[in-house]
Amino acid sequence: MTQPTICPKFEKAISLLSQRWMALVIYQLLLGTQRFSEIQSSIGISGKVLSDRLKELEHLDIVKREVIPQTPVLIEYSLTEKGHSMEPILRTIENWSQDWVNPESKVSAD
Amino acid sequence: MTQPTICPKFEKAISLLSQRWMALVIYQLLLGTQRFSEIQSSIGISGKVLSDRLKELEHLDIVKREVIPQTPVLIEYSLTEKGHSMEPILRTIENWSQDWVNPESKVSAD
DNA sequence: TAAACTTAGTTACGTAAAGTAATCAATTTA
DNA sequence: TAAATTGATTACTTTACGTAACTAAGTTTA
Repeated sequence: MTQPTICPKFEKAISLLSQRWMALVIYQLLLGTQRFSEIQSSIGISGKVLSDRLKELEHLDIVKREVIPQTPVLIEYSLTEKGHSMEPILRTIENWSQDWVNPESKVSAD
Repeated sequence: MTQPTICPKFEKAISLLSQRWMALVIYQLLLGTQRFSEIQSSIGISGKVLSDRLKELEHLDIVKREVIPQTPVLIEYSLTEKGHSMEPILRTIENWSQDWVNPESKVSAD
């Protein structure tokens, strides 16, 4: 028994990044400030889930939400300092994928 | 429109790591060869999902499965070269989590 | 011989998360 | 007044996950 007990901070980071679309939303915002519909069309996420994810990212101080009172109202999303601090994670995954991922075969087992 | 189109290899890596428990299973195997029940108790995953994840990881050549014909039969799981090549990803997440994650607050929004 | 134990894995069933599409609210334009 | 636009929500369906009981094969115990 005596399982090594995984670090709670690490476990929390993993549970964040394991949520579907989470990493892609952050990755997309690394390109700069974007609006709701831009993120939506660039990664193909549904409005419902994007709304959920952005709320959680805002809550975690990873994403900043700014209302631009124009015609019609615009809402701009951008990364906070904490959000930008995640760039190495995304880059490491990006680099690994270039070396090791075969885009042909399926991810799921047959 | 003309969305930037995310790299398929990157997208596939993300969809792999976005599956629940996937990263933790690999992280656990970075410690060395382990048996089914060891992985299960160390990260608290159900037998059903662990079975699914190990099958997929084996299919993707990230995990190697070895049958030890003993009494009762033992099955050892270990990382392949491709599996070990993912270590930097896990370490980067680990490092980030130490600097930025507050283990007190919830991951999900209230 | 038969019951009980061990390890790896599966099956059935219930719950939770995600996808789809229609709709809403606010504002401007035709 | 009606249409269009942007961000967001609601109702409903589908998929993923969790729980717990169970199977299979061999071994020890009674």
